[in-house]
Amino acid sequence: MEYKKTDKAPPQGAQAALRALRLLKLFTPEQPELQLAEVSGRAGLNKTTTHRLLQALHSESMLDRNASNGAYRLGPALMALGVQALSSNDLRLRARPLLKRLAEDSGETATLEVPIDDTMLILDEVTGSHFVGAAGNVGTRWPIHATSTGKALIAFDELGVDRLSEQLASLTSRTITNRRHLEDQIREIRRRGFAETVDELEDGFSGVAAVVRGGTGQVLGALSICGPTQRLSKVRRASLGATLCTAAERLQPRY
Amino acid sequence: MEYKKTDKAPPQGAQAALRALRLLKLFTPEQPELQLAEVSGRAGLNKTTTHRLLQALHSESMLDRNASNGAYRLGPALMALGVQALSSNDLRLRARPLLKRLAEDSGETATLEVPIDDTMLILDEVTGSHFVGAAGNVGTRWPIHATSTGKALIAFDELGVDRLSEQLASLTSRTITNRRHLEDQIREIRRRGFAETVDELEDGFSGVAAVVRGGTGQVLGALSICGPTQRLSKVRRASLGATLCTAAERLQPRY
DNA sequence: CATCTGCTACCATAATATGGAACTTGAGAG
DNA sequence: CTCTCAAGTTCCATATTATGGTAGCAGATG
Repeated sequence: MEYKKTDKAPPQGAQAALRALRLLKLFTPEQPELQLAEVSGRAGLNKTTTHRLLQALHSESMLDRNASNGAYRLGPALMALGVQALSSNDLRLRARPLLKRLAEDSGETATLEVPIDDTMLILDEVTGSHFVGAAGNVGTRWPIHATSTGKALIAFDELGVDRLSEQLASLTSRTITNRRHLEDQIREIRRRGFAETVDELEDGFSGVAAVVRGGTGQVLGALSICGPTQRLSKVRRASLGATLCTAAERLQPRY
Repeated sequence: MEYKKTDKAPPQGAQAALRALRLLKLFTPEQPELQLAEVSGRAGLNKTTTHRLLQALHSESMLDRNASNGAYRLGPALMALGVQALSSNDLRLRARPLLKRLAEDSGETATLEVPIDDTMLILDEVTGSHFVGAAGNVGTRWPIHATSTGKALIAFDELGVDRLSEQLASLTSRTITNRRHLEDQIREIRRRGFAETVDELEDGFSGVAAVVRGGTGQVLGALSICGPTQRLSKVRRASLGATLCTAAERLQPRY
């Protein structure tokens, strides 16, 4: 059984545990309920093995079952852990006042995002004063290559483009799906310090982002400001980019 | 497809997976960060084994590490899964309008709770019109024996008092810590259909609850109305109890 | 500088997970 | 009403995989 490309660490001797955890990730917002056969198919595991792992997950309340058809879905234990994870995340706590400030000054929505697998997860969000704009997306995830935060991340962190999935999914006509093209952009991002997306994630939606670093300089995630493309001209994006870089630096602990 | 008495089936052949999942539950709001040694101690596992499992959890982003001291804490993957679990829970969706109604009519806070291990998890909450009252507790958990919802649950579900932990923790001077005493109350609850707590969870805080059942009659969780003891006299509790029973029944799917 | 504590790597052992085959149940068709 | 099929569950011999002792490291502490 070969492990996928090294996402983080290549752990050995925990196959069963890893498999169980990966099963959880098969439950997406698009496919919130899965039957045994579907799970086993997607995971590429034997039906028996899958069944055993699902049972374990179920017995710990990580999964729930639909009483009528026996399908599995994410369970209450995850809700509890998720909420707790959010509230015990100190980056999030420290970033909160900054996000507020950014949203207030710009009038747009400000977010804090961190990488997870090949996506960016919205850790926190403060909506701007405009009515039109992103809202209520904490916990959702977007492909790295189609977000400003994601591009900032791969431009500056150690893993770089290795974080990307094999195929770069196309979400709009302007999404970058060509690796070469993306790498050009990354060089540009490194040069000026911030990243931007224009209509690449969603039509009419743009964003600017800068990476957030930890005490030892390691990249933890990214801050962004985003809103309707109409309001985010090239000039304005540049100005917001600079603001974000300053804000992100202020977030880095100094020893 | 009937899974009877052993709600928490004892799955075999998934030891490693189970252990990994249990490790996650060691991270409580009181102890959001744990070092390897602490985890291994609390879990009663060998240090090496624990280390391997933690690595696996970390590699899947279920755990994060504090860069300065290497301590583990709940990670971003759980935030994503948690939010998703909340949004894909149909009981929660269906209960929402009812909770609103209950909160509006009573002026107090209404909650939907489900059991997990030996606690009740607040799945959803609508705060009442009064300023004083519970708020912002979705995702938190309380001991079964000290909550109205918990007592309703063990009075009506199959597992019953088996859900309780060995020792009944004392949270206030009025918390029930004597099993005999608790069983008397349970009989009373069965008789009248709803449960109540008065100053048992927190001084000056009371609640009333009724169980919610699924399509086949199995107990899924409980609805409650709670607020300051001052406002919840015995008479009022009885009236709210009846209201809750009706509301809970309306939530049960009919085939 | 010496010592300690807590984390990680190594590796032989046996306990544990694995998956094939068989059984059960429920649904749908004939 | 019976037959067939699909999906879930149980059983069990096998060897793969997890286990935990010991040892090595690195960063904190005195």
